[in-house]
Amino acid sequence: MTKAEVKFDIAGVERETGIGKDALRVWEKRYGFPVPERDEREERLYPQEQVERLRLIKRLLDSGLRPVKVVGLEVPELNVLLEQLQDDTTQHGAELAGFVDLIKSHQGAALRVALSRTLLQQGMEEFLSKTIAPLNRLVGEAWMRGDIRVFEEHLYSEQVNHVLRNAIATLRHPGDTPRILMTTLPGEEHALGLLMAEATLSLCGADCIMLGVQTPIQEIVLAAKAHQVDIVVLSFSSAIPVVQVKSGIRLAREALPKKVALWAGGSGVAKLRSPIEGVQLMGPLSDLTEAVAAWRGAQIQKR
Amino acid sequence: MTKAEVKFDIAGVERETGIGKDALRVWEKRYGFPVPERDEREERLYPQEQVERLRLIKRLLDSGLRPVKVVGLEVPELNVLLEQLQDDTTQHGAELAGFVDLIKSHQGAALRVALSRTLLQQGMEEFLSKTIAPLNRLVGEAWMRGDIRVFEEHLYSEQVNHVLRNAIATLRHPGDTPRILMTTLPGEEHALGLLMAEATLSLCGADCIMLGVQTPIQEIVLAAKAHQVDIVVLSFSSAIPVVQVKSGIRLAREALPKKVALWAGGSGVAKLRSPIEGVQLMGPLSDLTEAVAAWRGAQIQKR
DNA sequence: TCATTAAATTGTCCTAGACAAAAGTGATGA
DNA sequence: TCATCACTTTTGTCTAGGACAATTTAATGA
Repeated sequence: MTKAEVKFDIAGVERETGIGKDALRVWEKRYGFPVPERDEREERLYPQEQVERLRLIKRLLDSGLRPVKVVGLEVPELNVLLEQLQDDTTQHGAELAGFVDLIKSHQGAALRVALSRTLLQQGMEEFLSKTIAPLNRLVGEAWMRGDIRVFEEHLYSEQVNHVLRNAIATLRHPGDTPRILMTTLPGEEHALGLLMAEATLSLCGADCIMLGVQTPIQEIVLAAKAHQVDIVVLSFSSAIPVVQVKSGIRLAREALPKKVALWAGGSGVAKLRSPIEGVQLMGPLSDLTEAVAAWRGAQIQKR
Repeated sequence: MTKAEVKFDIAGVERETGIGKDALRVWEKRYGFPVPERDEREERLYPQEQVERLRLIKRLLDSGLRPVKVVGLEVPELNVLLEQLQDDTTQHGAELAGFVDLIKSHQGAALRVALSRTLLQQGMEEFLSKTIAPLNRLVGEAWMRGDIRVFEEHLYSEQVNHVLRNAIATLRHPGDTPRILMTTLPGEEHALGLLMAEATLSLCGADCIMLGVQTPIQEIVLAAKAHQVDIVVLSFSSAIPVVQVKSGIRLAREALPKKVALWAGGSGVAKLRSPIEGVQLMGPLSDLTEAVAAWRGAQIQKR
């Protein structure tokens, strides 16, 4: 019984690893890896182990290393580099470590219960800034190192998702001001940052209209008009390339009417060097609270 | 004040419309549309109205028309074709029409309340089959026609998501059998079908482990092992190309150990002609209930 | 009318080359 | 020693034009 090797075509590798087809082809020429097999049509066929190796490479690239130093390294060498990322994250609050343990032992239900309890203990604001935000970073870094697997990270976001949605449901303010439209641009599929922002804004008494992820720009414009929102909030995770963040924000700003404010937040905007005309860039979640206060102040002035 | 036109590069158009870069370039040559401007580097720059026109074209293609008949048509002609899709969907239960009205008038909160009430009236099983499933189809078709905008569809799925998650939380069966891992493959980002499946399976007393969307195949294998699941359930929406569904299911089946069952469901698998060795293809949600019963029967046999 | 075969359609893959943005390097001066 | 500026390298993504299998449509014959 010959076990048929699992092989991916170039499109499959792009989906599985997040590395573009063009990059895969040009790496092959420049660094000599990956070197896929070819089918009878001379098309690339990547065996499983090369895909796995590409995933390790992707992690190192995402954590700041340059392709010339990592593409082409063998798996053991890659693992050495990955372990070097271990250092700074080890010490942290004991509570956070507890959550991480739950994630690694795959106790989804227990994790959810623990998160809910912490939320009630700390209150939403502290919960987001002292627990969820650092935990996200912790999980993200552990994932980079390969310490937490993708499926474990998926399980984690499911639970956070659940706890946050539940809480948000109890503090909605329909009809209140400001009216805020919340979504991400096409290409950005991480919903967690958006959810955290919604929780913060709902806490301030804002009326949040959540559109979910990946709304085309033109649709954002239409939705902003239909719901007569005062503000559009876009969330960017650090997974998305900086150039995409910049051009995306610019396009959105140009497409939206001037009277609608545009706020951009998330770890993806932290990487932006220069400010963008007519767009408010948010750092930590507390910026949102301040921005709402400022917006309300400006409204009173206008009258 | 010259209003700077919003222009997209080819990657931006791919993200916004879902049409691949290769297709965009080859359409330009074959059908004479789109004909983007060029920047100083001779790179394509698509003005807003061409992107909008491409979105209309994409809708028609998704509903079965062929490129030679629609790419290259002007907006008015496209709209004529879109209106021809109107016919069959108009008559439907009055309750469903009520939901659609709520969507179109952007009353998210009211929609959620109405859905929750219907869920309590009908019970989960009937709610899913008689309300949510047809409503999904109705919304999908209306979206195809341009009758419901993308942002309205996003708002709708947010509300359904919310109602279903809420309900599922109350009927979890941790520790029960069978243990089922639920996710979608990379490329499939629609979570609604997955959520409906989770609701159905939880109702049967199965222990569902929800991984969210887009889990790489290797990660699915690891998660299946870590959680010692009996079954892996993959969901495919109709938005995903058939070839991707087929190769995805095949790869997953080959990568998973034989003792783990693989079930594939959703409107995406309905388009598959031939069965796939070792994989159970699901039609309506009720198939899941039956499959669980069959699985339990087989377990008893084994002892 | 239905099945079978030939022709047209269509998305995705291929190679090979080019270039701007970003990152690294080194020299200069405070 | 450290910051600043100019120069070089790196790197992802774009370009063009060609090819082909898979699917659909059209044409043929029973």
